[in-house]
Amino acid sequence: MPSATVEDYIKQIYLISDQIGIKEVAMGRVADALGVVPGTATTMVKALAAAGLANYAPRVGVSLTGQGHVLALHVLRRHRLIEQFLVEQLGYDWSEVHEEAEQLEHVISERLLERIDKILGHPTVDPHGDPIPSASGEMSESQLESFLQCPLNKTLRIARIADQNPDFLSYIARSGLNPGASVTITLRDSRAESVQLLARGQQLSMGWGAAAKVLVER
Amino acid sequence: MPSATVEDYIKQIYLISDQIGIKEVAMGRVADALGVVPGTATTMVKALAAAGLANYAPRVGVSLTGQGHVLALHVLRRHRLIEQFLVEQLGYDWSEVHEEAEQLEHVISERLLERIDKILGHPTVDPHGDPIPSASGEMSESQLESFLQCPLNKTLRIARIADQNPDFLSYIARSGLNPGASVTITLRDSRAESVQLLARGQQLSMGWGAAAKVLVER
DNA sequence: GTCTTTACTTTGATTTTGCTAAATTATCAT
DNA sequence: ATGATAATTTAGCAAAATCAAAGTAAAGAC
Repeated sequence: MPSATVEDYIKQIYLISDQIGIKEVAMGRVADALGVVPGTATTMVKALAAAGLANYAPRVGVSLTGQGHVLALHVLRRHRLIEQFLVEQLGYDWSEVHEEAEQLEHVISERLLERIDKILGHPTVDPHGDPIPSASGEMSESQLESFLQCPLNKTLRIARIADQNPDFLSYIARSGLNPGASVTITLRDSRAESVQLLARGQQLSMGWGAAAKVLVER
Repeated sequence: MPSATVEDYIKQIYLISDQIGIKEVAMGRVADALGVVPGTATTMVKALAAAGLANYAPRVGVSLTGQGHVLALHVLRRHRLIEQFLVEQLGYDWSEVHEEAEQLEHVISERLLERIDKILGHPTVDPHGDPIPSASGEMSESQLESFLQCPLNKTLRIARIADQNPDFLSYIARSGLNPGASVTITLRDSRAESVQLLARGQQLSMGWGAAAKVLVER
């Protein structure tokens, strides 16, 4: 059985690769995501490669093997189902479940996981709007638009917040931009890299970076 | 923060000491309980002593310090609340929750624990009838009698099964001797070390060892 | 009272995961 | 090209938790 550390590495490699849309992930990014020094990441990734979970090319980066990919989806499934459970059944706020899930995902049994899945009615997204892989490893890949691409002056529904940073999430929550809420983008200024929007009757403005992390659907 | 291993050692030392009613626990018992070779237990217990959690006397045994005692009760609280939660909210059978709780007890946050405690209505015993220490470390110490001490031919209520062995628990569950069920002891033969009893209308017989682990109240 | 058995301790090695610091390679501006 | 800067790898070390095997002490057998 893979250790919690191995699972974390595999999960982060998957997430980074997915986020930047490139298969090969640079070691620096891996080290950053795991909060370790680069040398540690190199050592660990070599071990992952030796275990058949990843392909490692020195000075190029790391990518997941088929086996690694399967593991990543399993870990993600655990993480996201737990998040959903904490919100739905334990009264947690959606913006504060990440840390708890981060711990639980490594020790929860398959059996408990499936029981939670059933109780929640087999949800397909977690409280942040992140898709939950099925037990067999499929994931609904809907194409959402971010605040940077979506049309102006239309009422849209927040579908997903693509970030786990507690600070950012609590800002989003306080601004009433939870998944499910309605927004209208009123203005986008590419020179100022700024977006103006209307949510809960309030006028807000966000920078490019933050705006890119909020995904909507019509 | 103590590691999962440290918590396990402290918990086992507490349980053994409680069970045999002696403060000093022999190293062999510790090693057995944790499933490690004796040398490992010696090393670990020395580390516990160095951390101020236990007192260690070579070739005599180990006992908990005040600090160790507090930690033991915290771990036990987590373990037993989780067991109760799994049974009450997740539909687990009381005889099969131990393993899962064994893992979860080391990673659950104080916050989640208190939320579970609240949802369950601050229970004082877990599904096996084991008492749950309060957040401040108090534990209701009711004096129950085992099948070996209780009066004959009276209807008694099963209060607690003082064992975690899955085999034994599932035998108990199949025999209808769950905590809360009713029984009558019909005969006790000390030469044969055997107890005859009536539960769910069925006649059963148990040996001394097994009978000692079933605790009842009137 | 010696001897043997049993319980326990010590020692040295291993695995996993991390670190620091030095060495290497790549990149980019001049 | 060349030299500076940044990213990456290598090498050596450390802590936690384990084991195997050898040594030691205590307890009971005769």
